[in-house]
Amino acid sequence: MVPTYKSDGVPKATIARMGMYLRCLTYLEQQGTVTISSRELADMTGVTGEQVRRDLSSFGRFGKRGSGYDAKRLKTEIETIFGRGAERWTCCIVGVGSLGTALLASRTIQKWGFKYVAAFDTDPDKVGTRVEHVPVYPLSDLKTIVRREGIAIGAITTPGPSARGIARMLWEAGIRGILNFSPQSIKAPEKIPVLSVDLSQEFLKLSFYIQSAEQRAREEQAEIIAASHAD
Amino acid sequence: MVPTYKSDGVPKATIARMGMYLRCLTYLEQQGTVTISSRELADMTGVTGEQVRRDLSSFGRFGKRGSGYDAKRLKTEIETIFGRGAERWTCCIVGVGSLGTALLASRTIQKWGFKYVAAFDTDPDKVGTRVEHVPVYPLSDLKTIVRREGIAIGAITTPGPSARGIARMLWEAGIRGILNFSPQSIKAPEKIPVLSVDLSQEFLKLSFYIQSAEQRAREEQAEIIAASHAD
DNA sequence: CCATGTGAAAACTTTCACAGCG
DNA sequence: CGCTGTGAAAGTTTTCACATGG
Repeated sequence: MVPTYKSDGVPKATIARMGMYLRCLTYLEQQGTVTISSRELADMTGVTGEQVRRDLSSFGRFGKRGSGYDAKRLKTEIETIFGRGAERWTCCIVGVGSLGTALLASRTIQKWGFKYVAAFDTDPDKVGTRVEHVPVYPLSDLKTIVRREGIAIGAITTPGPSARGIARMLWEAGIRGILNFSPQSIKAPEKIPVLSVDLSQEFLKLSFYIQSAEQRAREEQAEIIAASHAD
Repeated sequence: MVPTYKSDGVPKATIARMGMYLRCLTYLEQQGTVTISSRELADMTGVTGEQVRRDLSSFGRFGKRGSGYDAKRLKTEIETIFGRGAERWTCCIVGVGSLGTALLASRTIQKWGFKYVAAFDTDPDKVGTRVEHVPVYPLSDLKTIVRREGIAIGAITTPGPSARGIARMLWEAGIRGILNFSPQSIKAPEKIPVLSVDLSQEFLKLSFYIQSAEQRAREEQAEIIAASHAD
C-alpha cells in the first residue's frame, strides 16, 4: 500500500478531499466570496454536495442552514484541522536532485505554511551551497541537524535504494512524519506517518486509464454500428 | 475529485496496487526470484494476501495452486495490462520549470517505457535548448507538434493558473491522456483521462496524519496513566 | 499438502431522502 | 424557502473461509 499510514477514524479519501476544499477556499477568498454552499464547493471539486457536507460534518458543524458556509470561517476551520495554527511546519529535503530542488522551489508548498530549514546531500559540490535559500548539509549531519532544529517533516527525494536507510536516520533523529518520493516502499514505526508518492506510478496508471477509455470508446462505436445494421 | 477519470470496472485502488506489484516484480526479477506467493507480494506492499489474489484475479488466472505465481510470467502479464507491449508511450512536458525538469530527468519513468519527445515553455531563454536531451519548443507550437508527433501523454508542470488553457490545447491537439501536476483542477472531455497530482496537497495530508498520530499517542499514554491509578 | 481463486459475510463509503433550522 | 446535517438505504471494497487443483 503506498500510504503506509492508517488513517484510523477519518477515511483517507476524506482527508484528500478536505485538502481540495481548502485549495478552493483559498481561491474563493481571493475572489472575495463571502458565502459558499456545499453544492458550489462540490461543483468545483467534482464530488457531490452530500459528500462535501458529510466530509465537513465529520469535523464539526460549520454551516448555516439556509445560506451555506461562511467562506472565511470554513477556511480557518480547515486550516486548523490541517494544523496550520500557531505552528509552522519545519521541513527538510533529503536528496538535492531535480525533484528535491523542485520541492524547495515550490511556492505552493510554502503558502500552506511549510518551511524548509535544511537540505541534505552526499555530493560534495552541493554541500555548503544554498538551494532556494536553504542550506545544503552533508548527509552525515542529518541526525544532528534534524534533532537540533526539531524538524517535523522529512521529504526523501533520492532516486536510489538509499530511501530505507534515510527513513531510518530520519525517525531515529526524531522526525514526526516522512514524505517518500522515492520509488521504494518504506516501513517505519507505527507512530511515524509515512506518505509515499511515486511519480512514475502515476504515468503507469494513466497509461492504463488511456487504454480503458479507448477500448470503451471502440466498444461504443461497435454498438452504434451494430444498431445501425439491425433495422 | 483529484482524478477526473472514472475507472469504470476495475477500481482505482486496484490499479494503484497493480502498479506496486509491478514495481515489486521488477525488483524480484533482479534478485532472481522465480516463484512468488500472494503472501510474499502482500508483505512487500503492505496489503493482505487475499487482496493481491483478488486484484490479480480481476485480470485473469495467473497463479498455480500449491506453488504461487511465476514471477517472470506475472511481470509480463501486468506489463501488458499497463500497455507496455508493442507500443512505447510518447510524452511531452509543458512547463520546463524545476518540476518539469525533474520529470524529464527521471530514469524510473523511462524504465516503464515512457519516452519524452518534446517539452514546451514560453521562456525564450529555454526555447531552442535541450533539457535532458529533449528539445524545448515554444508553447505556441504545442498543437502542431503534439499532432505531428502523435504524442500520447501530456504532463502539465506549470505553476500558475495557465493549466486549464494548456489542457485544452493538449486535447485539441489530440492528446490521449493528461497528467496534471499543477495545483489546479482540470476538466477535460470524458474521453480524455486526466490524472492530477498536487505535491503540495501531500504535505498538507501528512501534517494531518502527524497530528492524528500524535494525538492518538497522547490518548494511549493517558489511558496507561489512568489504568495505573485505578488499582 | 500448499496456495490459488472465489462465493459469502463483514466493513466501509456514498447516495438518498428528509427533518430541522436560520 | 433553502441549505445543512444526518439517519437509513444502496453500493462498493475488503476480509473470511474454504473448495479446488497442481
